[in-house]
Amino acid sequence: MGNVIHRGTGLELVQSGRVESNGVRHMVTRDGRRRVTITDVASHARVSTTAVSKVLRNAYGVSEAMRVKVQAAIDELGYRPQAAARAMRGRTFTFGVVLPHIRNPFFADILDGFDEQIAGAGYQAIIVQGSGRDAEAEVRAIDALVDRQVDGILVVAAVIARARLEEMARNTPTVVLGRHDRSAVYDSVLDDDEAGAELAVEHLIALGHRRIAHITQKDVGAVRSVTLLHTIRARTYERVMAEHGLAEHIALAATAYTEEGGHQGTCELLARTPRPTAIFAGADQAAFGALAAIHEAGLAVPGDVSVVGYDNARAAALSHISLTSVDQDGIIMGKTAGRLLLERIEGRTTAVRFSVTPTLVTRRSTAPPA
Amino acid sequence: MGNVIHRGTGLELVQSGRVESNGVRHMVTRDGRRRVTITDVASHARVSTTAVSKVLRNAYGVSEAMRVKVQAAIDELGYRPQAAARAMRGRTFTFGVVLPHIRNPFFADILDGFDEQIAGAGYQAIIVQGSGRDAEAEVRAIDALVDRQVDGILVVAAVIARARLEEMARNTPTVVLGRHDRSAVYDSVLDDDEAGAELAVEHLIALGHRRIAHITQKDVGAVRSVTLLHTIRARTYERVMAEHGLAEHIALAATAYTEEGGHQGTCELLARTPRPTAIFAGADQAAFGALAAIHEAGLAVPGDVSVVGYDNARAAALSHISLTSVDQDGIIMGKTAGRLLLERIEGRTTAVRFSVTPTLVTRRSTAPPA
DNA sequence: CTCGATTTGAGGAACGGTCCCCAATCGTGA
DNA sequence: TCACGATTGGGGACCGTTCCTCAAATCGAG
Repeated sequence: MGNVIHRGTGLELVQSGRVESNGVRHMVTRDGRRRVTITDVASHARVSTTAVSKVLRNAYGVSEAMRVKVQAAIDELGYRPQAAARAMRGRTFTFGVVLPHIRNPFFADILDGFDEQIAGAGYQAIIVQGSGRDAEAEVRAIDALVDRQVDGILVVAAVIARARLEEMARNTPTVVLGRHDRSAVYDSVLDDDEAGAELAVEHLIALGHRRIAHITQKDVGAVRSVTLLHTIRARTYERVMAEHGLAEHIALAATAYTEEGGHQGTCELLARTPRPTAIFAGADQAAFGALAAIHEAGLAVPGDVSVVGYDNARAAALSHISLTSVDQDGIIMGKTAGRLLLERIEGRTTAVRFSVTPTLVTRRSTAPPA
Repeated sequence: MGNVIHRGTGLELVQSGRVESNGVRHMVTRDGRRRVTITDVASHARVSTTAVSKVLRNAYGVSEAMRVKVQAAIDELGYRPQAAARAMRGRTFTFGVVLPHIRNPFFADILDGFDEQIAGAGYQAIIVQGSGRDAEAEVRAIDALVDRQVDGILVVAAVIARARLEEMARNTPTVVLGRHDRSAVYDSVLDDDEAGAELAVEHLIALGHRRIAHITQKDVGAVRSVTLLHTIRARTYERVMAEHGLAEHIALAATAYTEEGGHQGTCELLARTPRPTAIFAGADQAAFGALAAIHEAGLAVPGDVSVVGYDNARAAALSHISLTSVDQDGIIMGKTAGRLLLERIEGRTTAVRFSVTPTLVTRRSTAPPA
């Protein structure tokens, strides 16, 4: 009778995070416990993995008794399905959101609506930053989501070429938010920027302003910018001015929809002679920068210069700022985007276009010119 | 001789997004093209999948000639590895970031630093929202990341119990940002909130203020809140006040680090008699709300009430706001968090604690009391 | 009580990577 | 010339799911 010498514990932690034992390798948590898998649940409940899988997806062909038994095993073991393994075969129950950056509070509204809508259907949103308004970074962000097999993608304020969006949309359900091009393959959610810009400019004209300037965003990338929202707002500004015989007073500063951009653009505009009596900023962030620049120039709002923003961010309502702004309902836009993705997954193949109508919220940053 | 009837095209799109043909199923893009896999690259380059995999991970044991040949095939076919398949065996090259919400611009700084640091190492950050300061939502967000097998997790301003964080950290490299508890299993990145709060309160006292109030955040969840940053700031405020013999003037409003919270808290504080001559808000967002409330009450800043914030958000620097604020370097904090995660992956097992020292930026929202 | 239709559960083959082995080749020194 | 170590490339098992296929069990009608 030979002696059997036990070497090691039979359960050794190796560097790669796997346990080696009798030549069998398993994914383990780093503190040595194996992660609970569907097989564990199956054997614990004395059923097949198929049955467990069916219960998980509440698929057809499982009796109530089976459902209860399996659910008990799941709860007892604290089992959670691994998204990666699911992705290999089917859905990930994940939607991806591409934001240019997370600094704009308006995106937070969109996201809140989106989250609320999809959570009910068991989906999780993951966000990736497109790092500013750089087209290349946006492509990288989208690729990252495609690589992770998300079931749908929401792209906010995309700057990349439409062809690229369509290519993606042919493979993954896609909603594009805040772009005005019409596509047959992806869904669109947008604000009627033309109506919004009209509200802003008409409001200023009605107050008696004639020298009304506009702060817009500089174009980047090769996309036909006429489909981008900032271009629509700028074009509409020019059109409304012209319609009122104010074409000669059109004054544009192309910077960025940020505090810095608004500040810089306003400095440029105020340096002109005669200087404008009103500024329509394409976004609240830019309007805040404008307020600062006007203040720095020793001028008063609305006494010397009236200011209108766009987005109606929460800060616009604060009484020491009190910015007149165009309100678009970000929550609804986000909710709708979520609903459209869910519909696509349910099988819809025709493209849908959803537009919200903006309203003007007048506050103390606008008044008749002196 | 029987007739053979061909049914269908031999390449039929079925509902689940797979192609059925001779009993073989493949993942296909929805427009009918099969997604390029490592096998395609291998056969195109006339090598094994092993070789391709090695090139992808630039692993040991591949000649320069092989590398060039495989890389050419990869480029030619436009191959991209599927994260899900990698996750089944190895790394996902993905880090997860849990944010309470994306509305706070300070988080954007953290994220920018983090992204910059990890992008160089080939990692991608995905963000999930913890939906406000609700502990349950935070748990869901973390679970979502664990289910997706991220290689590391950055949790910002977590409110859940430390035990839960440690459980997660034992399985996935974890960095906790903005919490003051010491852990042996996860790394910490934080601002010296005690020093920061001291700077703020000492500044107001040095100006001659005695009735200094503080706006803090209401506690949620079961976590021992003494480790949370808002508690540290509040406790430090009380300590510094007491040290200067001003204990009787301690006045706290516990609302939230948001515009609404700051507004509401300030209304409460201003209603007291005698009313405070200075307010130290635990965050800039709250300070902005405070400025609005003071304005609404018909009072002037800093004439009647001085205000200090925390975070030094960009908006604080705008000259019409000009908020004195405590600056903490979010970019550095984010960068460091990224570095720490990468180090963990490289094998570090000892816990690290990294603290940035805040500075005070004085602006026109603070002045000696009238 | 028989027979066919309908449920229910199980077996097992993928999915697309990674990585443990091992085989083949090559270079070098004795 | 031969032995041997180092280098390079390939075979194939495996990760945790999903879902196709099929057998067994159950049921209802006649």
